[in-house]
Amino acid sequence: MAIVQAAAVPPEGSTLTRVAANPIDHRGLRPLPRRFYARPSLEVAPDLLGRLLVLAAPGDEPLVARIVESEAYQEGDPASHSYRGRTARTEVMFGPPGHLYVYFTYGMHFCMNLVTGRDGEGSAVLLRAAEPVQGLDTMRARRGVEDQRLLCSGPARLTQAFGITGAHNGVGLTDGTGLFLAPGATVDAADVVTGPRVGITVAVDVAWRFSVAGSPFVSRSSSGGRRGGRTRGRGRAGAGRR
DNA sequence: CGTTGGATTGGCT
DNA sequence: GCCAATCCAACGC
Repeated sequence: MAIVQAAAVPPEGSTLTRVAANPIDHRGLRPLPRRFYARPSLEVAPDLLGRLLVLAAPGDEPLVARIVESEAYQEGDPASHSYRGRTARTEVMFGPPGHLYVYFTYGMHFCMNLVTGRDGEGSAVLLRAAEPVQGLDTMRARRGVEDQRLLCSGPARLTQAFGITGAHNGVGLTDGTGLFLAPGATVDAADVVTGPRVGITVAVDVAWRFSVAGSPFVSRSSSGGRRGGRTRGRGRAGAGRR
């Protein structure tokens, strides 16, 4: 499978740049502009719901998935990798918005973030789950499972389905690399569920996780939360968990 | 330089 | 529900 690859900072003329020469406006999928990412992560995270994550490689059917769950991380946030300042690992997170920050965790998984905010600021949004839309065969092959719900429902599952690895760290999302976000359709505020971020041990008091109400593609370890609109939710209904 | 534990997942009890 | 898998960044000495 033709996987695009890039160094921490993709050099000009790299494989990624060459992909740009190939029109990726396949089926009306066009990249959201840089300014979309140049906002606070808390603003970008909910706005990502309903957007399309697209990975288009020349000659192959593009992979498309609708984002249904995200989490915001920002500077001064003890749960953020950027909390302890710039390091080799978090360098991309402190760079210009509109780039991919990929990190390796638990000795076996990759997670992908979209760098947000201003250049020099350490903020990003973690993509936690998406609804597979196109290229399911490729996703199934990479994931080794058939169930559509198990293809992209979880941060590490999502990266695996899309073939995202550390080699993609720093890749640009607005310069025709073949990996980008398309407008899709935004989710109504009343259908956005918020809650505490998953898997962290600090800053558990803030509701910086966002997901699409009722979507069966939201990761399971993230069930709690209330509706964005009004006091509508029943709190917990025993749903979720594994 | 040694230790600790993590923005997870999947398999087993 | 519990825990192993398996690497490495961050931190303490």
